[in-house]
Amino acid sequence: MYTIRDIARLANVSTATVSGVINGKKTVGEEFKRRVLNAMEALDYHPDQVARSLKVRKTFTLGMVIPDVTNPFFTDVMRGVEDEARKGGYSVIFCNSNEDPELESQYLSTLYARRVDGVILSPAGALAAEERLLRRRFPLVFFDRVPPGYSGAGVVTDNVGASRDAARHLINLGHTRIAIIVGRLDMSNGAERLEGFRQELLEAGLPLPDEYLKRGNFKLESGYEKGLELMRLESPPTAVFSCNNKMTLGLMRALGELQIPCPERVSVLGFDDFDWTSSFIPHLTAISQPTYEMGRRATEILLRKIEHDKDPAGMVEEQLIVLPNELRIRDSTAPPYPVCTQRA
Amino acid sequence: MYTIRDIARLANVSTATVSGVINGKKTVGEEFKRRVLNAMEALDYHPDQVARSLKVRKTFTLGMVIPDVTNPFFTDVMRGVEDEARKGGYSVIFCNSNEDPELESQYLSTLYARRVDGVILSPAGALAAEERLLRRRFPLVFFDRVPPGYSGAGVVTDNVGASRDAARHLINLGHTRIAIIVGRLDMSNGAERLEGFRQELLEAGLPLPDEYLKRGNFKLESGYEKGLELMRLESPPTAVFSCNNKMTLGLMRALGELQIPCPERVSVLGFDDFDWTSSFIPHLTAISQPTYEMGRRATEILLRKIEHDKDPAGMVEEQLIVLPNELRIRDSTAPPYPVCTQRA
DNA sequence: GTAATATGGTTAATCGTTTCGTTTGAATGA
DNA sequence: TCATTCAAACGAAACGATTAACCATATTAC
Repeated sequence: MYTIRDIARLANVSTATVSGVINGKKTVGEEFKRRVLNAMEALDYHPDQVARSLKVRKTFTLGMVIPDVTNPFFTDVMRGVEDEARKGGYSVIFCNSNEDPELESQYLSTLYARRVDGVILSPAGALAAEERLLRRRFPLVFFDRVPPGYSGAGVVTDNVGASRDAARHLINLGHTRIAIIVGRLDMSNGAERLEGFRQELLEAGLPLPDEYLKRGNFKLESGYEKGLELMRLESPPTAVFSCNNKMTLGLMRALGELQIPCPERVSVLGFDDFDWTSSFIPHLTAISQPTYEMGRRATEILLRKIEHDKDPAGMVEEQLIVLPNELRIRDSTAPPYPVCTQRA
Repeated sequence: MYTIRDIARLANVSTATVSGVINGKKTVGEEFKRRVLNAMEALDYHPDQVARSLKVRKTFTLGMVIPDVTNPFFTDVMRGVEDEARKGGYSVIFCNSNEDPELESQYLSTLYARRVDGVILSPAGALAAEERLLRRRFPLVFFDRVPPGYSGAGVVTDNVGASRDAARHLINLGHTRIAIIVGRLDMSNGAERLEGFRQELLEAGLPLPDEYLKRGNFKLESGYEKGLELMRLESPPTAVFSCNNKMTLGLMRALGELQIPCPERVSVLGFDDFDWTSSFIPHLTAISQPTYEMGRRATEILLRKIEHDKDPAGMVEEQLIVLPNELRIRDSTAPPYPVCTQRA
């Protein structure tokens, strides 16, 4: 493993000169530059970024903490983050908190200890750990969800609007017995999705009885369980709105097991669109979020925060960006089946 | 941002003592330890891992390069890698090469420059970049696929065996016109899946005509296109074996568009199982790979390589580990429909 | 009583860069 | 001709940790 000194010796120049040509900073003469480049080539030299980071107090590394890598929503966001980060010369350390606040907090600590330049975060819990970072004025950008009461940089989508669209679509189809499987309500996204849904039902004068409001946790199993519970009610809903993709999958599995055809007997509308929805039957009606763009924007903001960090103006980008969603109507929603409605 | 010297000063001890209590190395007296801990607490001090890395020549960071983050196969492997890495105190920098050898090579360079302690890799191209690393005796473990002619550490699955199982299953159902959509043949996994399939057909005395052998590239679009091509043949196959999950999704989409019911008119068997297969119709018959375990094992081996790196015995783990797969029979495969077979 | 040995602490060099301040030597000006 | 300027290269001090080499004091062995 060669060092800058080896190069300097071989090229018969000082280390400062070598550093100069590596970073293209100082003006260094043609002759010297050539000698240095030759030496680097000869020894297959790659500057040690660790040493460099220590000196310049910058690692060109970002941290990203997400609650679930196996959720395509998050991997799509990851792509956006990675692409944008790479453009800026940054690498990304990904951490999977598995919706566990404890683990998330641990990850944030190690990211901080590793002196990443900033963190992109979809939090799994109340912001104990995040608060510590924020207090240190550490560059942090939230995405997808923010803790209640949080005001600061972040990129989310219009959950309320999208949920209203979803509810309206079901109402317009003629449904009156509409259930919802919500996610974690202690996070903005979960709460807002319920909020929008509720508003729309209220405006339409439709009830939302307690037994039609099921609390899941964004995981597949909860969608499955709540789905079973819903469809086993003596008066089951004719439409179900599921608040994220994993729970939708659980719901579909429940319907399959109970042999309840969708959309004939029950309409399903899910938050989050994904690749495979149009490969299987039924093709899901879903709310599509701009995932890649969300990752890209969050990174963009983070990098700007990092850059402006040094300049005293600072605090440029502390607002929350809200991106629009889109309702994609496909085959899993249909008018309620009259016979079925009377059943009971 | 406080340094070890600040702590030393505040606690009225030397930096060596502080370092001692941080790392639990040296024996340091109760009184001193208390003072140090208090000082650390008071200043909310977090040792700088960058400086530490420079000194101890170890970053406790791994690199992982995968061809496609949006493929659940890889994200499941990621979970295994991350869990195992965390257990050992390592963080992971994830890179998405997008099946692009150029990008992969670039990522490997920056990982090397950042002095990660080792890399886990599912290669996207012939091993130009990897070779350079290997020559430097850099700890490297492959998974899922290895370049042709590679002999070294890696974890793969029994592709030949699984493909034989797949083919046999279709043959036993009575199919004689069986097509295959293969992936990249320049990688071990793609080549072996074709190989096993071919062997089994050969033993059963069945032909594999050229028009039933379609070359995809592991991406959804290729599965879609090849699927359309296959089913538009004047004599279409009655069963299709698709060599990875994304292509299977493409194939299913093609069938949906052509309104060809599965499994009534065509059986589909795919490599790679994933969560959602059992949430939609048809429930896919698929080969399930031990993804999480693959990630775990690969990391285990890598960490062992890293540890043993220093000791001169070295070269402990250079063999390829082959994990077994499992054929999960569900609803997308069935005996060929006689009428359909005669059609043409 | 003195040497040997723990025990528990300090000092200072070091890891591989960057960068500030300085030196060198050639070019310019009066 | 001799000061003055300027570009280009150099030397050495950081960055924040670890750790080898040392040193003081107390305990033990004989």
